[in-house]
Amino acid sequence: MKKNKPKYNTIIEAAVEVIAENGYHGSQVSKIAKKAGVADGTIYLYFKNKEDILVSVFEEKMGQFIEEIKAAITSKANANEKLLTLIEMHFEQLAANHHLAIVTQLELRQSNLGLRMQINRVLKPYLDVIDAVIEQGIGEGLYEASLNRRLVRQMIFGTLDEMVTNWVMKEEKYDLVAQAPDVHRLLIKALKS
Amino acid sequence: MKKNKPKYNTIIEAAVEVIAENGYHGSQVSKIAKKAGVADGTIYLYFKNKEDILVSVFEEKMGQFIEEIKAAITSKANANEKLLTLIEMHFEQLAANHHLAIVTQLELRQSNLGLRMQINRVLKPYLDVIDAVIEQGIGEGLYEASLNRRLVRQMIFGTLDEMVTNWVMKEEKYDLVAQAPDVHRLLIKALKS
Amino acid sequence: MKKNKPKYNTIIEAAVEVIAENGYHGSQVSKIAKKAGVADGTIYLYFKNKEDILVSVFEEKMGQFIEEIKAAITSKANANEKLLTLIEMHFEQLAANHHLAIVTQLELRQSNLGLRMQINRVLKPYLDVIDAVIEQGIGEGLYEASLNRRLVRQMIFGTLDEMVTNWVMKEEKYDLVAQAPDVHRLLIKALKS
Amino acid sequence: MKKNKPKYNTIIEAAVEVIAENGYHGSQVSKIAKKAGVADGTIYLYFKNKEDILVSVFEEKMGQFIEEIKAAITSKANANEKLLTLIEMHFEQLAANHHLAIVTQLELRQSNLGLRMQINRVLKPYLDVIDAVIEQGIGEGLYEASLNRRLVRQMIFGTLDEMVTNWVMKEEKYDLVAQAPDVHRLLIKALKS
DNA sequence: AATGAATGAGGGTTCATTCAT
DNA sequence: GATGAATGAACCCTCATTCAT
Repeated sequence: MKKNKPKYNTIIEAAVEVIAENGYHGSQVSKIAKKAGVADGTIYLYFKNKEDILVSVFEEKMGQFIEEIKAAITSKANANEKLLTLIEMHFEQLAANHHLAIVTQLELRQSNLGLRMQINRVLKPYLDVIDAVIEQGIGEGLYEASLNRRLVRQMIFGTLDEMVTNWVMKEEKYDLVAQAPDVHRLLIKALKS
Repeated sequence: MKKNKPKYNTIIEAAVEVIAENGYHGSQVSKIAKKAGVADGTIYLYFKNKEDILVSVFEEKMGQFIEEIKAAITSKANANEKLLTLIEMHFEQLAANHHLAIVTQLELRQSNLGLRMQINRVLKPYLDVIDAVIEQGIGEGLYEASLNRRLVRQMIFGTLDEMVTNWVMKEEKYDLVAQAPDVHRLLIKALKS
Repeated sequence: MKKNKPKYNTIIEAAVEVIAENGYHGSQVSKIAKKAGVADGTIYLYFKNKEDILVSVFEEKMGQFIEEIKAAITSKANANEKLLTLIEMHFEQLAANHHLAIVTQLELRQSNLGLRMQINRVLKPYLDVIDAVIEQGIGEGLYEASLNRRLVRQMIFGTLDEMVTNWVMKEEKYDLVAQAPDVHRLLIKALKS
Repeated sequence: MKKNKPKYNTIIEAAVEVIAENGYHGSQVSKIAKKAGVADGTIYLYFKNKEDILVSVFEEKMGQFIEEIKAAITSKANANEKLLTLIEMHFEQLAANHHLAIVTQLELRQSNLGLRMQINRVLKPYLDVIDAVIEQGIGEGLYEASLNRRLVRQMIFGTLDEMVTNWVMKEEKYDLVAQAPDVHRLLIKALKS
């Protein structure tokens, strides 16, 4: 709606930086406004309230995140390759964006339940992408037809998410992207028919 | 130390209930005191501050949680059976304790980084149990010797945690424990040599 | 800086009244805000914290107090006349402002050491004025050249301060200003060469 | 009354130390009890409340302080010598007892008005001693008969008190006792007939 | 007499949100 | 649209005092 207004994006970017630098609880609206170079009140012309800023941050950033992954896997031949690409892209994007990794893995999880519900809503399209890969793999005869789809999706997402969170909390001391082939091998072994 | 004082446990139990009912941010110290039937100030005879209550809740409850699992798997014959029992116990204990499930899966994650670090410390013994099972499985020739241990541990814990969290957020509408065999089958297939 | 903002002065005046009426420890920030006709939070737009209000009260009031005395003595012919005027002005200003007398002589002294240090800093210019009068008197040959300046200053200030404090604690039952000539005579007799 | 009970004095001494070390506001009843080696509740067998401890501290210590001065001046020949001794003793006693100096000059002044009134009551005998010296001096023809007694007493006490307070706040960096002859000379010059 | 666990009232400060300009 | 001064609700913790033992 207001998303082509330039200040909307300015505020979103400011929010990511402020949250990454100050943590969830250290991110006052006034700090975000200052970083964005607008008055406190201006924030409320573009966002309903503080929670709306945070949801929007997640929407925008996860939207791009998911789009990148979607785009990257379309060209891949089969489910296995798609899954590898998905894993690589998942790791690469977060490894490439330190602020975003901190915000999505640590800071935004400190939010209340209402916000968490909305975050889950934003995450839904990503889970759908995973579901589609699984379904395709089964269709291709690569994965067992009897797989419990939800369970598999939770395993894949749960594993990747746990890996990234551990990596962020270990202060990104090791190479996350390098682990993509290993985890890919482990996962497709679990799935293969 | 203070742990055999009856009020210590009274307050811990009250805290679990209050947090489950009111959420992390809605749990004022005075509310916990009231539920525990003590004066506000009494809380501070047993806990350093509010955060200390929360860490202690997690320590006590996760301590029991882990002990139960440890005890249950010692009698099991091999790594596969131990893993199944671990999964079952993990699900059963949280399914049996609605309040605890909400507190551990949702509310305590809303805490700040300092508290999260302490929570990780408490979780460490559980991760050690998982590691031991993996190592035993490799020793028994059940699992590939070449497995990246950390990665496997993250897959197992990440999967279980994601499953429980989803189940709690779906308001525990389906049978979590019934999924133990499925997820066990999936995981050992990934690990088997 | 913020001193020409009207609310700054409104709060200062409210603080003097509230402290005089309720005592130092009975002067909650909310009480000062109410008397000033502003919200509690507004106080913190103009003052760093509660102590800052108190220091500022003293700064503003003592600043005026000292300026009045300075202005009054410039026109006086010699050190003796200056000293008389200083004593008269000291007494007159406090006698004329019941609230201020209570606040400076009784309430602000109940503050902690940090605040007391800052109060001393504010008082410094007054002590400098006294020093200048002494020095001038010596220059004019009125006072002994061998006087220990610090000691004389402490005698003058200590005497006046003790007199005012006694008068305030005796509920201002007698005429303070009327004692100026007597104390002046006593002091210059001690100093005269 | 309870003053010959050994714990009474133990608590008084503990209170002086605790106040000197921790400041007025850092001196909790429990801290005094701990230093005295008694239980918190025991304090209330000997003192009505916290204020009563502080008043008693002042009573006991000032009582001794005044007795020492009284004893020392009886043997002196005339008012001038008595005044010198009084000044010397005043300075010596506080210089010799670092804790007491801090407590009487700085910490106890941070108390509320009620306590300050009681402190004044305790101080009364000292002021009476000063009055007696003045009166004797006038009787001996040393001091002017026309002196305003209260004013002179306020000058003497105000000067000494201001000197000691300044010296304590300057962290006792210089020799207070050495100034006794100077201040004595200044004061008797003001008084002499 | 002595203990010390328990009590519970009280207040400075933050910060999301509003609204007059 | 943009501003930013003003608002005021909300809460953790301390500590003097009590009283059952």
